[in-house]
Amino acid sequence: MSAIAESLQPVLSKLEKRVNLSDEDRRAFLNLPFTRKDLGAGACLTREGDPARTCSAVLSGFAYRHKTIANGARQIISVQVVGDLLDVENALFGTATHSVQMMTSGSLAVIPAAVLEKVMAERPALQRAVWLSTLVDSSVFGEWIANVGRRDARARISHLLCELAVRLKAVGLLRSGTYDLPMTQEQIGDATGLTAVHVNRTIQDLRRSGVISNDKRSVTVQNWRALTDIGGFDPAYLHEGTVAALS
Amino acid sequence: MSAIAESLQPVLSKLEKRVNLSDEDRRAFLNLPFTRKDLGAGACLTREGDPARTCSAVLSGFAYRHKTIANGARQIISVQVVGDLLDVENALFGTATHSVQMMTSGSLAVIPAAVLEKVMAERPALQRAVWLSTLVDSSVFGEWIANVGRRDARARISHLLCELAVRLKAVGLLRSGTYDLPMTQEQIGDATGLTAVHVNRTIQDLRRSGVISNDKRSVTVQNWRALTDIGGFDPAYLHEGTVAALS
DNA sequence: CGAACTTTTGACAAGCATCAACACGTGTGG
DNA sequence: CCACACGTGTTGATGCTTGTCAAAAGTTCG
Repeated sequence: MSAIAESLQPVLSKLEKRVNLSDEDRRAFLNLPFTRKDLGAGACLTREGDPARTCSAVLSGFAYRHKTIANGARQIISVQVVGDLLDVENALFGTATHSVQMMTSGSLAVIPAAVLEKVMAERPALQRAVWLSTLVDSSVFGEWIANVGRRDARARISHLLCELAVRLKAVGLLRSGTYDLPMTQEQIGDATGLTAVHVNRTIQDLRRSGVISNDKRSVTVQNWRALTDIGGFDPAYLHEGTVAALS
Repeated sequence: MSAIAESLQPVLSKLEKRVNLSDEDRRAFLNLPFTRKDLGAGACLTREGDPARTCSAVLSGFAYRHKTIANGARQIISVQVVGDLLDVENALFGTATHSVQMMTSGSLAVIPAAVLEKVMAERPALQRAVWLSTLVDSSVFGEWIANVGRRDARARISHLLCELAVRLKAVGLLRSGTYDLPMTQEQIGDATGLTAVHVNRTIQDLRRSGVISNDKRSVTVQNWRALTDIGGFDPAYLHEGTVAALS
């Protein structure tokens, strides 16, 4: 059911940054049968606790993963951008331990877990590539634990903004320090372990300090050095290879 | 350089809970050449930022991974027990994004990354098994983000105690609700994003409520139901298959 | 037996949450 | 096309959870 216009190429490109693949591996990956799903903002792809037998890749738009806490609070555990694989954990174990939801409207490539597993079993190099991509995910999780656990509000938000800047730059979605940030302040709070009100005040503070500016749905980094200093941001954990300074 | 008395069997057993392996896969894993390293409590195995070309497995004792924040604070991102693979991310990427340190004295099996990678490339099923184990790790990270981000002190600590109870039970280190907990209150604080002082007060509170009791280096769960309620603990994220009630 | 670490306690401060209200923009249905 | 509901951003007042600082008591180990 591969779409005509769209392909898994952006996902493959990302994988190939870290692993050398043969032409056959490439072909095998690009030939993975997938269903394209166009979703509106807020659409829920997977719900925590439900069975999950598919894995997806983001073709356009933003998605995020989150968990619901007993008291009703919500924690966003990752933000996924174009080219990111999504939900590999859920798919391989068969049960979702977190929900997956669209942050903006966009489209996903949905791949049945069985198909993915078959190809992975046949092509060790491909399996390694996807494995590494999940390890990067894991590394980002580790950084988020530290972010939420040991940084104050200014630092948490700055760190999140830095991470998104670098990741979006890697997929060409950053232009002269500006990028789309389709997160509401409530979502930023859910990602950083803060309340929307406090996020609001902290962002105002960052604006007043001249570190960033932002309108409705985008952010401009006015002073990258200051932002990374405040956030204690070191991009090593993203394992993107050589990450140059923000241009 | 395989030790005579000890082997990677506990690690393999853990892997085999989730994946079917052939005899050849088993043999290949058990024949992985490793160096046994006996370390004292507090010994540092890997330091954040250093090159890392080995991966380890815990043969005895407790280890932990942690990150250092710009302001000097520390965040523990995982606690590793017998049979856990350690540092796979560091090894595969070649640079450590977190430190690894012994929590108690104990011994590790240290495997060169190159060897591991070779065997993984040759044996897709084994690669898949190790991959899944890193995905479980990742799932635990996700839960920790939520723990630190959205739960209060009582819940955070209770959740940590629940997780350790379940994981230690899985490797036979829990006896009638009691298990070794070789963490200082400062380390518990570093794992939960709290200060040692507040950890102290919160644990006293849990003791007074009759939920747990603890002496120097061990914890006894007096009321499992209450502890899981307070912590909002659901073991699904550990992907241990059927996890029965605490016995 | 003393040094170093860990647990415990108290007083106080601060960061962030909570609650409540209002402003603003957007889309929708009457 | 306007009215209105709704989501989001903003502001203020207030309070609680947790952090900070400091010191004493208990513990471990050479």
